[in-house]
Amino acid sequence: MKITDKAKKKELIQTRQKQILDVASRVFSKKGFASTQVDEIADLAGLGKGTVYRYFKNKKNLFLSVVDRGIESLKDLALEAMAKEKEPLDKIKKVIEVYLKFFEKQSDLIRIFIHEQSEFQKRIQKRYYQHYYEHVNKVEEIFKEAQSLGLIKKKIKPSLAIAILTDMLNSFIYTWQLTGKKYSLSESFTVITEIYFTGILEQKGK
Amino acid sequence: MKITDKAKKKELIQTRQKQILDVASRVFSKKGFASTQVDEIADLAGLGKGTVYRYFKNKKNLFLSVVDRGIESLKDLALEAMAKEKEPLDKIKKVIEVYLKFFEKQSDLIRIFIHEQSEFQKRIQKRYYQHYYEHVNKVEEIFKEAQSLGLIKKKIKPSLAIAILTDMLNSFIYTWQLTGKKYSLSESFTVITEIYFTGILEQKGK
Amino acid sequence: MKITDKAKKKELIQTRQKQILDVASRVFSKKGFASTQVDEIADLAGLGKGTVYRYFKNKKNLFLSVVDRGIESLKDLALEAMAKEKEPLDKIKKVIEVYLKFFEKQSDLIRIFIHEQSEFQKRIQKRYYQHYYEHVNKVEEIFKEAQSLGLIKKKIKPSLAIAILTDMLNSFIYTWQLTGKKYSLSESFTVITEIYFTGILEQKGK
Amino acid sequence: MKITDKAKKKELIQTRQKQILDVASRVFSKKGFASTQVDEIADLAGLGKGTVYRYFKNKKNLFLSVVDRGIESLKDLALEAMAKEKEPLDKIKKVIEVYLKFFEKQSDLIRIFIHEQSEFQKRIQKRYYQHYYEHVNKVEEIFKEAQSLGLIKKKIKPSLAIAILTDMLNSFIYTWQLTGKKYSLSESFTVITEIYFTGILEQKGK
DNA sequence: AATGAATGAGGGTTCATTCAT
DNA sequence: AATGAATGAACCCTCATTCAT
Repeated sequence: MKITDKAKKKELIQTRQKQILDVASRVFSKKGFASTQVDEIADLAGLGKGTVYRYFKNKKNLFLSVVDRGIESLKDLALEAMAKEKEPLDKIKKVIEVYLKFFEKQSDLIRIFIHEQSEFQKRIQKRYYQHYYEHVNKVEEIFKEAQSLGLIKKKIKPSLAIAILTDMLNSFIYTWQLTGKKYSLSESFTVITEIYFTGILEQKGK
Repeated sequence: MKITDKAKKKELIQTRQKQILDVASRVFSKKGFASTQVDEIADLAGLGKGTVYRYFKNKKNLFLSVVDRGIESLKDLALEAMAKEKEPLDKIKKVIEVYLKFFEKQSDLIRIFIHEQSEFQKRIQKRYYQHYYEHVNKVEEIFKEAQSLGLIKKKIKPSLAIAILTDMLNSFIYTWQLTGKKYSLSESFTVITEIYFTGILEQKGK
Repeated sequence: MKITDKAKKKELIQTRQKQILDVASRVFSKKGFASTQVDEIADLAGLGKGTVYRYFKNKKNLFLSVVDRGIESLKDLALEAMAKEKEPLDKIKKVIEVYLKFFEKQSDLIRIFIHEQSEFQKRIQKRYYQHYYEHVNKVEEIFKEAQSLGLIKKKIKPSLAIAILTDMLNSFIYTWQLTGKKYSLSESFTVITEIYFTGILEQKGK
Repeated sequence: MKITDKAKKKELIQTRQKQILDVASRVFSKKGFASTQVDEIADLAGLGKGTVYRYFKNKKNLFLSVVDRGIESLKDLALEAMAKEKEPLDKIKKVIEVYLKFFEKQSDLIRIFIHEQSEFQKRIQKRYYQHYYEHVNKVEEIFKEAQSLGLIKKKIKPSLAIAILTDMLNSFIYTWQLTGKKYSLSESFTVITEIYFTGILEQKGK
């Protein structure tokens, strides 16, 4: 019974945290950190202000939790996606797809990443790259494997190829967001992969 | 003598306004609207806080003046540039060049445009497009002229061509800004124009 | 059976109340009323916050209960001590001893009495004097008895003698507390009684 | 003219600080640190809340300023008093007098010193002793001089004699305060000095 | 005209108290 | 009966705006 109690408590904590983070993500995204009021988050979450402070130490902490959750979840999705595929090129395609889908769904997060240049930018970038580099190694392995299989041009350095891919995707997403999301991000998947793979793939046949 | 006095007064007003706007642009860009304190702007401008309020009704107003001045000045530069050239294609190239140079120099402004999603975004976009459309007609005229001269593919609608150009430039500048301004914007002028013109120009010769 | 149940229940209530009061006394003494958090008392008592509120209406009430318990218990000790002795002078000595021992042990209480000047001071003093006067009569009786036995100078008004004794003891205890409890309070018993009795006693012999 | 301006400004700052400190001293003394509201201090000082914060960083800071001002002013009075007298014994008497008069007038401060056991006690004591030791040396010199003149018993260590004097005065003042200020503190001067000097003076004559 | 002292509305945060489980 | 999650009143502090000098 005690076990059930503990489990229930843990569940409640997670429910509440998710409940708050979901709202916070939306509000921070819309208004930016400084213009967001904790009151509004609490109201929209259907909770008292004190409850928000029960689950998050303060406003700054809540904000960074939003950022962290986003980054963490992107990483998880990417790793999971790669694991599902066998062929290295398929893995890469899958990562691209996941990346686009993620930001299409979580466009709150892009705005947050873009917004907070000021005091948080450093912190956000640190977190972002920390996770980024954690799994960039895995992606590099995949590129190397593809090269040894003769699928990708051998003269291209994997790290550079990844940097280019990342920049491409980021630019694309930023622009998509800033120009008003006129089309579906994931629909652009085909175009992007085509362009990218044309550049890096070993010309097959003839 | 009274005239000289009035002129002097007017000059002083403009000097003060410029002085304040320059600082405000920098600070708003760095911290965003909400995190910027009027105190800091006054201090950096070497003026009393009251003086800032003498020249600008309130903080919001000052912020929008920064935005307006930016847009206005971009428009002026573009019109001026076009006037200098005779050939329509040269005019277009010049506009592109001015656009890149402007944001390279005024990178404060990009950040401001990117930042303030919140309450200002709508207002900013309105102002932006208001000015934009004012001179987009002139650009359209140039495209049409170039088409009638057989320089640009006739099947391309001028308005679409302009939209694409604008999107291209905007994406480019946003990305340049967000990825850390690793290269000179205006240096990219050649690449951009080459790509763009390749797409829209009537294939000469052969 | 019901009786046993009721008895048990009553016992539990008293156990709980004592448990809470002991902790509360310590915490209030250390931090003062305003800076004490009910949470801390509950934690240190090993109870839930709600339980504290089951036994005490609110924080203020709990605080006053601490004070009351202290005063009550001092009174009980004093009466008990007096009852044990036969001779009036021994009774007085015993009261002094009890007084010193009490505050030596309950130095929490001195701090509480000293601390709360504010809203509680009046209330504390009222309670204190209420109990004080209740048994001051008994002490007065003892003085009168000693006078009629020719032990204490007849020209001294008992009430004044008691006032002086009380002031002396209080000063002594306050100072002892405020200067850092450098010595044992009860060890000073001999000195204090010697001084006091030298002043009030009828000079025996010669 | 600029000089006058600066002087005026400095004067204003000092006026305001005194104005606030006077009220703060009263309120902190009555309610203790935690129960005091900055709002109340501002109201009683006839100022806006913001103004209080213009002159003192925060509540804690204001509180410690009250304490510091008190200690500083006591020290100044003591030094000044000593300087006025020629004879060493007169100097000592003067210090005692000043000490009693000071706390009689500033009884707010005693309460503050007595009150805040908690977080501030250490800080207060540090400040207090810091200043105390600064001028205790001067007092020691006076004792030594009196000894070399054959006025004070040579076997008494000056530092001990001072410690005893301080404890005596403090006890006296505490008790006076805590038992309700029934008499005038400075009136007790004669009694105190008599007792003290009887103990330390070389027995003159016979 | 320029200043910056004064203000108080507004927002972050704490914590006594309640109440569903 | 016991708990501690939830709440919001209350309080500290900031900063846009005003206004007397």
